Amino acid sequence: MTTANTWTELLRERRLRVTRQRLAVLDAIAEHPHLSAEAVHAAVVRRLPEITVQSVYTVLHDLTANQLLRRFDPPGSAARYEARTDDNHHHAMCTVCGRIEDVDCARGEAPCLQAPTGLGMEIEAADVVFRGVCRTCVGDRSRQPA
Amino acid sequence: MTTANTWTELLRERRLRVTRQRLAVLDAIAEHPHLSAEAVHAAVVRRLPEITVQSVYTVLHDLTANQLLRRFDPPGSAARYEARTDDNHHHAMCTVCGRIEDVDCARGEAPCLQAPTGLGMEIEAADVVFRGVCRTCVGDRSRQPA
DNA sequence: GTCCCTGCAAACAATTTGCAACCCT
DNA sequence: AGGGTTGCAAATTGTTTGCAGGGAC
Repeated sequence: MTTANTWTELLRERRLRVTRQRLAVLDAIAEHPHLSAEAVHAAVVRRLPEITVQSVYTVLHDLTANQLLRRFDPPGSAARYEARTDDNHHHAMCTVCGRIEDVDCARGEAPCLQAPTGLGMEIEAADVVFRGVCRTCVGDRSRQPA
Repeated sequence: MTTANTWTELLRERRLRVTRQRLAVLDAIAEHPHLSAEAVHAAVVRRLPEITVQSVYTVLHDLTANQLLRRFDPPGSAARYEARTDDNHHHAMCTVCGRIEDVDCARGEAPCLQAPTGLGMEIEAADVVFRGVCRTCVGDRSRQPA
């Protein structure tokens, strides 16, 4: 795993201990972005059979709080996690099968939208979720979210 | 309640029966937008002491499915409901106190952002949530979500 | 009178919390 | 050795589901 060294460095930078569990979670999410907590656990138990779902939740929480992961909440389903924390990209979700794709921000700044003014609120960021139907699901609306 | 007649008409248009519970839920949300299901129940029990939280959930689900209400999921907290279904406005959320404000869409169309192309997905709409800190919470970060 | 809707209870899913044992440093 | 982390269990929150009685039409 060529990314292991990078994860180790990043963990050390944040004064976090380098554990097998954290490395496995980071590897799984780097390989398959947009995994839910359950899906992360399913991907990780193959290497660490003793890891529990609760530990995955703890790891995800700690790594998110330390900016190594980014969490986002698709409408109506469980939270997803990804390793791209450096940019301000957004997401597109297929309302039929639940698949999620990254959408690069056209303007490249955060927030990439015109930050609304006169709100009585200082805006720090904007989360954007596009909803639609992906090509595989067009013409086959009987599918269930995967 | 001057809106009662309007609600009655809208319910009849959708072939939905006009019940005290539905009118009370609609009134509560029209008066206080962005209520959660629990908050709707708390607001409604004052007039209908016998209503249960589960009935509120059912009413919210049915009215949302029939376009009388709009549901949206703020990141990390319970679903909220509002009566503005006619336009494509967005939301701004204070990350300190949890308060939510409407943000009118600058372009007035849905989706108001440049719909991304070449995605392998046909985009139908865009949900935008701005995150920030409202004026009352600036300088008092110790507050908890209300 | 018919059938949709409500009330009630139970189940369910996603996530958080408390504590002792463990292992990274 | 010491304290941050994990494993395990239980509790919590938000929401959905199944069914019998009741109210809208």
